[in-house]
Amino acid sequence: MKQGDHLFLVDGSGYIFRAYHALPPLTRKSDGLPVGAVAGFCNMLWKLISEARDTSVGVTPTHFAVIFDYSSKTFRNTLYPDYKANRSAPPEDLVPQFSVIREATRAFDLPCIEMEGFEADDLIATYARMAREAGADVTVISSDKDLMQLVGPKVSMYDGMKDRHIGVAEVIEKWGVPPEKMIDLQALTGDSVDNVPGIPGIGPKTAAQLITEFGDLDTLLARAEEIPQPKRRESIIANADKARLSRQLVRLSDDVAVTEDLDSLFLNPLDGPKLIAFLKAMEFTSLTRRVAEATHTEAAEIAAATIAIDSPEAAHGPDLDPGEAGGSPAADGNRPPDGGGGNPGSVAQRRAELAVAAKIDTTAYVTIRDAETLRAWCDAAREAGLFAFDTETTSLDAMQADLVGFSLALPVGTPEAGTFSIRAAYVPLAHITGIGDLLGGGPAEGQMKLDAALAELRMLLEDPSVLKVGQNLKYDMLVMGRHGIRIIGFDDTMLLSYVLDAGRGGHGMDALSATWLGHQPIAYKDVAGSGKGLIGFDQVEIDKATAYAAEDAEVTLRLWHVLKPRLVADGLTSVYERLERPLAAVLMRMEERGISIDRQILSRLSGELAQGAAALEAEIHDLAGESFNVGSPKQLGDILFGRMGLPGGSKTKSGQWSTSAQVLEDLAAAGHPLPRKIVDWRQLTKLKSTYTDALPGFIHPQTKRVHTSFAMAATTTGRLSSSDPNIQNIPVRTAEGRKIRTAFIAEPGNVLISADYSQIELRVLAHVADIPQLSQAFADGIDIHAMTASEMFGVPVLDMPSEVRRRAKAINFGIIYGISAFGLANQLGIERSEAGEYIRRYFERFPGIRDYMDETKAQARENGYVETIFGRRAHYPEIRSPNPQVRAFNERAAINAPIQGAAADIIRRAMVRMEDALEAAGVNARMLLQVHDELVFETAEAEAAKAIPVIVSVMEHAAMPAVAMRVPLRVDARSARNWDEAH
DNA sequence: CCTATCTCTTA
DNA sequence: GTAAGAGATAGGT
Repeated sequence: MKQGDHLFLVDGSGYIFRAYHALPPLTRKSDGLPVGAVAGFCNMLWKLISEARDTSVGVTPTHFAVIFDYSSKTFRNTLYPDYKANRSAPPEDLVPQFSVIREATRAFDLPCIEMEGFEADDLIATYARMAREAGADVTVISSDKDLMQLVGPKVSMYDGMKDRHIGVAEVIEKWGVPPEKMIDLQALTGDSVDNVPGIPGIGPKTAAQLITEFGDLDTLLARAEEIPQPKRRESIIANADKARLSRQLVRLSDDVAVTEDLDSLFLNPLDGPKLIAFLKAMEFTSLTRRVAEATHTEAAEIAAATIAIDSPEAAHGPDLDPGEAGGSPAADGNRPPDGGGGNPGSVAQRRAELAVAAKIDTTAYVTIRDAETLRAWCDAAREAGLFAFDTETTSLDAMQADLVGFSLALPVGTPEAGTFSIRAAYVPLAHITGIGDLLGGGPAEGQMKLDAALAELRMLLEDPSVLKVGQNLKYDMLVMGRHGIRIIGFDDTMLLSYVLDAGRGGHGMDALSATWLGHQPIAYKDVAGSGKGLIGFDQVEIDKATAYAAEDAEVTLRLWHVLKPRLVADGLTSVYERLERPLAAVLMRMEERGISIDRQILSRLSGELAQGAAALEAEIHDLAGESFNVGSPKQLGDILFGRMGLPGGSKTKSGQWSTSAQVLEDLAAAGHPLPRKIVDWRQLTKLKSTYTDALPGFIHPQTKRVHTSFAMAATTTGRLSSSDPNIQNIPVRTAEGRKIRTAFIAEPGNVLISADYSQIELRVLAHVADIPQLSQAFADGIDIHAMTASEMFGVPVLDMPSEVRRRAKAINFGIIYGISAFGLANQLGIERSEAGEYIRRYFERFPGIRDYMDETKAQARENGYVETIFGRRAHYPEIRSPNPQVRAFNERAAINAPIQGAAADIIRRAMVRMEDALEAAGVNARMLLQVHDELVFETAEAEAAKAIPVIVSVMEHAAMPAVAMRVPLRVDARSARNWDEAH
């Protein structure tokens, strides 16, 4: 920086508060995120950068920085503990805007400066001095009197909201003293806002008069006796110390050891597209237009950015004390419906309150039976910008479900006007009547034509500017997808709840409604029956269906109003927007594709298994001396431990003899022939019943493929689960079991590709606990279990006995699982004392792991939750249980969750990026399955070689750029005709 | 008919 | 020692 340059220093924190109070409240239309201060801030920055010369500043900046307060605690608190003590917490709808404003600053490509222990004013003073000394001019964008002490020949201030230049003359005019006397003046007057004491009875006018008369504070205090007014004189003499302290408090530090040098504040030309992407995300339409014009950018071609409102990379929570950040930390499970970090006072919060307060009236719903009415509802939904949507079908299985009708719920009015409410309607499409009577039934009266209704609905569902709110929308996306309609632009209340409250209870609509709305919706079984009396939804009377379906939509919309503001308040927006919401559409397509299964292979296997099991059963009955149900653990226990008198190992918690594989193996090892046969019989019958016999039943009648269902909100850690059928527990460990996998095949001319992460959880552990030996071993590609064994037992890696490596491997897994001597002893079949010794030695070699475990436990205990490196939270409300067993269990789970969860986050990120990456590479490979650390694809045989490097690259780089791992991720991938050979 | 228990499969 | 889902049996409703 040199003479002639001009540095603009924006007092960001000061501006935020001023903009918040001066401007009318404004919220992002699509989700109610409060953005009033953000809007004011962006407008100010834009004005400064683009037209400063035309304002009373009169110059164009060459250098620019925005300065923020870091936290409310600074060095001034050590001088005077009560400094700023009477300052109340920022308004709750301003809180989430702090991080957005930092995002805004970055979108403008401006340096965003803050420093722990210092106020923005100190940093401004420091940079102003540095620039002054370099010969440059400085304009401080603020109207705060605390900064006026900086004003001088080279430094002035500018009040952007009033377009007013503040120089030496203006300071004298306003305060009656020149800028360099402002410190003394403030020392006398004090500041009630910042709780600076000053001298009681002395205001700005008197202070200016005194300073002018005596010259400075020290002279005044020394000659206080000369003051003629008795009251004033006594007060100054009595409070001289307070004045001196106050002077220290108001004097700005201009010698902070700042990290950014002046040259790094150089003002670069605007990055139009980057800024526009941000402004679009904020939905600031007129500023978007102005920026587009000025930067000659085609705004329509730029997608709205994903705003990381509190991304893990910047998650220290500036400006906030932890206790103020988002309501109570809520360590324990039971929260009142209005707890957990809402924003009282904001528009969003008003809506949330109203969403809870008004009673739900299921008789007020409308049944839409004609095109005109539906059109009117759809127009109203477009006008509102959001609505809740729910489909009603004939089956829980989305791939088999036929659409019967759909419901809508819309917000009406505004909370400001006190008229906010929700109206909801149901559109019956395929209800039938008269089933069971002799005429055979037919379509019910008063329903719209399916095509006409879907044409109208399509306009809404495919319009990205209208937010669709649903509960488990993946289901509705599958159903609508089968009618050729894509749902674009949505929020899912189930996923919102999952991101906010994983571990605190279920995320189904009934549970959410009970927790947040205190309302119990009509139960499905009350409209469609259950068990033998279960009827399809198409047979439900339309009036009943309307009450049920419209209520679901209304409840969903109310839940959204409660949950969405919490997302912002808790800083979980980026987890939701990057890890959850986009994955729903990806999983939908995977489920839709399904995987091909060879019936013949399974049928042949089933026959072989039946034969083998029958032969074993005969031998078992023979050895037992009587016929009994081998599959009954109770009968088996009676025979083994009662009649045959074998030594019983352990009991189950209900007091039965355990007949677990472990117990039976022990008996077999002791020389008894029967238990081994039982173990073998169990393996065969397990494979037969769970896999070879059950899987063909899942083959879809039309697609001839098997379509699993992935649950996104089932686990506490962030993993997916799979059901109907569960494809995440298809056997692989034994040769017999692996035969099941040969039945999972590619279509003719195609192959399956299996790509799996190598040791992902240990790599995550090496990263989060920062263990140098582990990281080095992974970087060098060394056998990690052998390395562990070598470190622990001093055995060379070369020619290591397999037993030694096995033990180290068990310990490595144990560590991930929150190790206990009891568990490790069980796993290895050794004494608990020996296992304890192993653990002790392990921690001695890898002390960082013990630190990680202790820190994680402490964090869980303190907050009630733990976090992955990507910001996902897992709650453990029972971590403080007085029951030591419960507590220990929760501690182990809490230790495991950041590891398992980060691995789950990584593969989620890979999945979200995968389809675009494959398409960009020009490869037609379809992602079919996810098995925690493995992805399975199907592609034309000729394309496999091209697909594999793309898949591997996406997976290996999935953590970037959010997290730069200290450890490389490795992926193995292979293609083959069936899953067994590909894996 | 529904739910709990036990066992077994996976990462 | 972590995280899941499913099948068979047994017992209560």
